[in-house]
Amino acid sequence: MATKRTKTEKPRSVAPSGRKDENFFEQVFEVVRQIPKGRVTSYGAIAACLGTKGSSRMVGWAMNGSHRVRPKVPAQRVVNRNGMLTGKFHFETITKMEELLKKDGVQVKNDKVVDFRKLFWDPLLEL
DNA sequence: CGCCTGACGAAAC
DNA sequence: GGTTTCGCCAGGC
Repeated sequence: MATKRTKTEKPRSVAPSGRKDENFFEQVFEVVRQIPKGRVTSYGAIAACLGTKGSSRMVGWAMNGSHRVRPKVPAQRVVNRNGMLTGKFHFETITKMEELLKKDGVQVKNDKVVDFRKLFWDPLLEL
């Protein structure tokens, strides 16, 4: 494990090969994939974990490409600060998100996660 | 280079 | 608690 990922280091340009550095998106997916089953987190938490605290919107935006990324990214586990399933409209079906969450063991009521605070998984705290 | 958009967040009403 | 407004930053055009 020579690759020690420390949140302190955060070089923007890391693709001198001329390749398009999707570092931002990639990091978002990486964190989301590490979300344990039955847990949820917020966009702002991920953004803060990446160091771009103010770019909470960019996190959700990155999720837009999560559908085409493999392995599949459990975007359903990522909700807003209020625990609301704001991204459900971007899924295949608006019900797919809560279905996946329920399958993970997360109760969803009225488009929002039940006991979101209790199920909240903070990447900054866990990683 | 400038303007608009956006799966957010916090504050105000 | 729900709705509206502003601020945030990166990407698309």
